[in-house]
Amino acid sequence: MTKQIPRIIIGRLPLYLRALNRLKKEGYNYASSRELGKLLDISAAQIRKDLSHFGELGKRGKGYEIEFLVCKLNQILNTDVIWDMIVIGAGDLGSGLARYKGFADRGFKVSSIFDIDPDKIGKKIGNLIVKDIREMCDFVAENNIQIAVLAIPAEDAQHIIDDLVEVGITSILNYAPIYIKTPDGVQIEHIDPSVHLQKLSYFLK
Amino acid sequence: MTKQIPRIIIGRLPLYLRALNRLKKEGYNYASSRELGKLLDISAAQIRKDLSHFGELGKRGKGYEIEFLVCKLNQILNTDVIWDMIVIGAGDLGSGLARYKGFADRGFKVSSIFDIDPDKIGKKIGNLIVKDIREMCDFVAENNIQIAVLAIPAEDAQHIIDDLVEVGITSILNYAPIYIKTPDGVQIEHIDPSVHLQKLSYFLK
DNA sequence: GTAAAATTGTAAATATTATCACAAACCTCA
DNA sequence: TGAGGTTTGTGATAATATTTACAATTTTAC
Repeated sequence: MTKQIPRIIIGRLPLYLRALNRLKKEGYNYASSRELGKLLDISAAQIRKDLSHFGELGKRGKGYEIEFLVCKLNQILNTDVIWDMIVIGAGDLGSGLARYKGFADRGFKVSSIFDIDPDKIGKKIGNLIVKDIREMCDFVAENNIQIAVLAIPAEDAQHIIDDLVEVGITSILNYAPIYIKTPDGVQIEHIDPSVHLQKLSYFLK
Repeated sequence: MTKQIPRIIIGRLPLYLRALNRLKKEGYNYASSRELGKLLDISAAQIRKDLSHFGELGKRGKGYEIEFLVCKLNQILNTDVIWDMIVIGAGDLGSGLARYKGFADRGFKVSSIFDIDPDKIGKKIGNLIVKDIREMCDFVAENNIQIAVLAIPAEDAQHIIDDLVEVGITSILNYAPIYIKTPDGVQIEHIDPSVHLQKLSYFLK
């Protein structure tokens, strides 16, 4: 690659992809940056500039061919294949994620779920059986899993991640309400609903 | 307020607050911007600059008094009170949110949950009973609810939001994988795990 | 009490991100 | 075929955000 693409741009690509897939399902074949922008509250210029980092993907006078751009964005985001993930933690959140239908057409699949609680181990969740967390590292290594989703209490998160990184995990979606240190090259995204809510409550009253 | 605080700064305050509460629980009384920064992978200067927007909150030579700063941040974020929220959608995600223990000490409380599915209405989730979505608007109006959490399919999200805004909702945490238009003054935050995962998968392979 | 060490708050400099504006290319339709 | 309307791709410009650097202040150690 000639130049590193800023992370903030990468962060918008999934939004473009999501909107394009919606338009495709509604029967559209082309989308202009203006239409797309209106749908996402993002300026048309921004969308064009973002996409221009990956080549000349549009057609002047016409817009972007949806089918083609969806393909291209999937290639860029590496979601033209299905990635196996593991979920750690079989509480409400972990179970919900394991059963979630929305991953399949976005490039992901929960291939196993682990917990430390003997009461949960062996239970069936969707079409998965909760495995003992002691099997986690072997499973990751043997199946070349690269993505882990963390749905466990904050206090356990750091040492679980340390173990996971050791055996090959390079991408983490962290639901534990805590910042986690990872070595260079390991990517992590955080989801904490309370953090989002506090961003909202700032504007209240 | 003399000047509008940028949203990006507001977005970091909950992270500071979360880290400070952790340090407090661990028995610390003071935290310097350097320590805090190390804990969050944010530069010390950035933390100082962010906080300086709200007055001189630190002590030179010593750092920030945790107790005081926690108080102050809660005031700023309006989480020195508990906000009642409603959850829309009693599927896996909605149920999980209704049972989630982590809201209480962050300033929020799920006060009711609604669904459209007759099989779910009347069911008990935690200490809540799932209500008919037709009661939603009246409930919001009568109880002056300002925050709604959306855990329903993408295709229903926009019209539910339109209804909610009509009766007084001003803050929305949206789990539906779709961008939703809201009038000025209504704040919205989006959580879509697939979007986060795609940000991660960009770096894979 | 004093000197050295630590830490804040902030002005200035730098870096990053977003918008503007328009030529070039393409489409539409008579 | 050609004129008028669209839309992209992209330099130039503007706006935002982050880092640097350091004076001012306080703490700590002796």
